[in-house]
Amino acid sequence: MSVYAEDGWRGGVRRMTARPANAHQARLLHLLRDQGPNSRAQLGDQVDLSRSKLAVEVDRLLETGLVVADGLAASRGGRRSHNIRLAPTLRFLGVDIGATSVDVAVTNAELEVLGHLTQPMDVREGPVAVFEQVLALAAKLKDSGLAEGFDGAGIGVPGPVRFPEGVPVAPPIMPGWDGFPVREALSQELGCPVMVDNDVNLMALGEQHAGVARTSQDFLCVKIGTGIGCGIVVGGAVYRGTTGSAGDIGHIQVEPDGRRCACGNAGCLEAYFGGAALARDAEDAAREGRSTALADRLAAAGTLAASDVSVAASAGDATALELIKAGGTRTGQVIAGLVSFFNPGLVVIGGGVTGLGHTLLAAIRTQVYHQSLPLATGNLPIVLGELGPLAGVTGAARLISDHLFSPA
Amino acid sequence: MSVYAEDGWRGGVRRMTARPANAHQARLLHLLRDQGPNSRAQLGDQVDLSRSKLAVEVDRLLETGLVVADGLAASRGGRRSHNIRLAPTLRFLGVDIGATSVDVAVTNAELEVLGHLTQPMDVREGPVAVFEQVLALAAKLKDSGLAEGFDGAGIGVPGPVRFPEGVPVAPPIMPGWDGFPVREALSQELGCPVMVDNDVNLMALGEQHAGVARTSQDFLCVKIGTGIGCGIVVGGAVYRGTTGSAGDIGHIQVEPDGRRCACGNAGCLEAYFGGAALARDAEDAAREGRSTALADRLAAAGTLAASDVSVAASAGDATALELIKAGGTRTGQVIAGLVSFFNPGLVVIGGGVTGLGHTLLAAIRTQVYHQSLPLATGNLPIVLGELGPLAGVTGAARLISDHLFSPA
DNA sequence: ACTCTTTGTCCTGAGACAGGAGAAAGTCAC
DNA sequence: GTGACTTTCTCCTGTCTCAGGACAAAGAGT
Repeated sequence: MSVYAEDGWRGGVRRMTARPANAHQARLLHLLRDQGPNSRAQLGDQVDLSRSKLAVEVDRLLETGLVVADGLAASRGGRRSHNIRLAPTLRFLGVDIGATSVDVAVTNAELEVLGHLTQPMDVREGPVAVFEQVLALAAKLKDSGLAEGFDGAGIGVPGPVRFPEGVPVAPPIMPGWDGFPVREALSQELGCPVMVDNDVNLMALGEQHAGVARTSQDFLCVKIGTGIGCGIVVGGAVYRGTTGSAGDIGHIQVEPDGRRCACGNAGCLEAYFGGAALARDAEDAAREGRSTALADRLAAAGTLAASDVSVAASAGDATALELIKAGGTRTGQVIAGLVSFFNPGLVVIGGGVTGLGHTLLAAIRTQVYHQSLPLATGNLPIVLGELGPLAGVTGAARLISDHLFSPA
Repeated sequence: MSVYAEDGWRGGVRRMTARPANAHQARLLHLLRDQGPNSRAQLGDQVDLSRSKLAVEVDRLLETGLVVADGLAASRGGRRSHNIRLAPTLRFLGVDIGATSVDVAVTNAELEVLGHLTQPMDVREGPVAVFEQVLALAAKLKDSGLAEGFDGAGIGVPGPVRFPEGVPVAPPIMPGWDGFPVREALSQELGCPVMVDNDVNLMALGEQHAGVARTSQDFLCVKIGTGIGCGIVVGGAVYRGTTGSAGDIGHIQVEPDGRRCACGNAGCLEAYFGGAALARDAEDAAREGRSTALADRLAAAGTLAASDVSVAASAGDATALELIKAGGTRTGQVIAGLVSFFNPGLVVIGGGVTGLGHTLLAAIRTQVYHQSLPLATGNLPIVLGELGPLAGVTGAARLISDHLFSPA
């Protein structure tokens, strides 16, 4: 678990030494992050500060090295402006740990993904084994010349997190992680500040930063992967709940006295849909001879995954389509309830199962629009996420940048 | 519709002319409202301002007449302090319009209810008729010497509200109110600022101000009256949703293909519970001879109300108890889903049906604790509201005081 | 009578800040 | 090329905010 112990990364120099000294500077950093390079004049138009005060704060930021002035912009009919931008050497690491895979990416200060690696993995192997892989992937990205080191890292885990401490709590699908000091440990290894959150929340942050939710203040982000979760954004900020388990919708009941669920209850959404349930249903269908396409895949591989259903559906397999539609309807049932309750301005559907695409989306939409009240659905877009596998890592980078770009 | 047009109240002098000039003053007003009289020193301990700056702001507030200094407090071992308090002449009007009744109350600046009147009423009579009653009740309170006039009024209506404009939108149970300019109209009649909100949100505000939710930042307030709604408080503030319909949980589906509901769908919570459903179920039970107690009441009155079930249950009637338990279980089903999703720190149960008391509460608790995940329910109190019929009017007073005690 | 504590007032100096004046560096019309 | 105009950025000055020390007021305790 210490890929970096040897080459001296551990406990190495912290690269980003400065933090904004006040709210004005924090505001400026956020503007530069979200909009890219700006002139002083452009910044001034957005921050409600006098030119003099703005100049002072920009100068101070330049002194810290957090931002740089490089080159002059083209004239717009007068004196040319200086390009103020975030330090081009800043690098954030985004890590998205799923149930069955891990994504790692490097971004610059504007949170553009410069490099991205994915690897199959099983969270149940526990934090030590997973960390080794994460660090190896990070090292590979670093060695490919994308970063000389990291100024901060965000990491998402597939379960509830005690956010202030960055520690998973009672995660059902990753028992070995309970109480493991993720933040502390990763920070030690990387030698930089780290923030930890639920993977679903990070997907919401990612879509908010660079995806479909850019202009939304109140929205839901439903992630359908191995399990099903929901990121909640209220007033532009992620809402995490009292104990960090908000958005845990996989175990909402959709059928009284329905199928047994791994959680011990009956009729949970996850007993009917999600990667795990879908794979199981597909195997059943294959064995019962309801789908030759699925049966062929099963015979070839010995086991089926959600992606097999996706492939079969694309090929027009009726049973596969039916499975997706049924799952979408179940999911739509739950989302309809959430829409009535929360009255969001947008619902984003994402996660691994988005490969199921528009069949799934159509089933969800049908159910929600049919079941929720018109006032709540009247102007409610239900759309697929835009960022795919980059949503999580982008959100992770945004999480840590939000932290570092705030006054200490 | 103008009880006051004659006696010159309409367009009369606005009593509270001043508003806080800055955030510091607003903070001080809120402290004085929530804690009662304070000395300058006590205020200073809570506002992170220097003594000099504090003194300046207090002096300015004294000049405006919003606060007064009356008398000296007992010595605590040194010089005696001046009691700084909100102007004792300030009066707020709180109005809570329910489906079948209206509550009106007068409070002082500390939001203590000085007088309170209730009257049966049917919202479906429309805004004009209801306003007449509200104004008559307000006049009665005024004439009894509790107020010489009102500095502000809050009003709750049983349906979604476009909050910034104070206008009901598409309210299912009060069709005549759609788009009626409640804020504007009441403000004209009373000659003071008015804020309008959903009745459920006001109940949440009331319980937060003076009831069981005093220390909670994130909680749900489920109001079971004629219909069923839910107030959502996030980070201490009421969340109203994108179109003002957040918390509309009465039409969440609890039974796929279940009972038809007035909304056009099937299996809604309100088709199974709430004052209206309960009364109907009780009548059915009476007619079918399942309860002599209820049958007697029905014979006597010709119709049954939820309160009849309450009375029968108190007398030990098994069928009445069963009805309450079944309704509580249904409600618990929905709340369990909301708890998983929202992970609140507290759930408050209130509304007219709280007369059903602990039978109802027990059924809800059983269902929620059984059905939601342990992490979300582990430390989750589910309690009855403390304020009863005063929750709504207290919340209404708080709504307008929050508004008036903020910088203009 | 004396000391100590608490409360409240006054004063001064440091820093935050807005906005005017003007320098720098360009475009554009002629 | 020249002059008029625009845009960007810098510098300066006067105003306002504010913290904290000194001090006055008013009481308790000995």
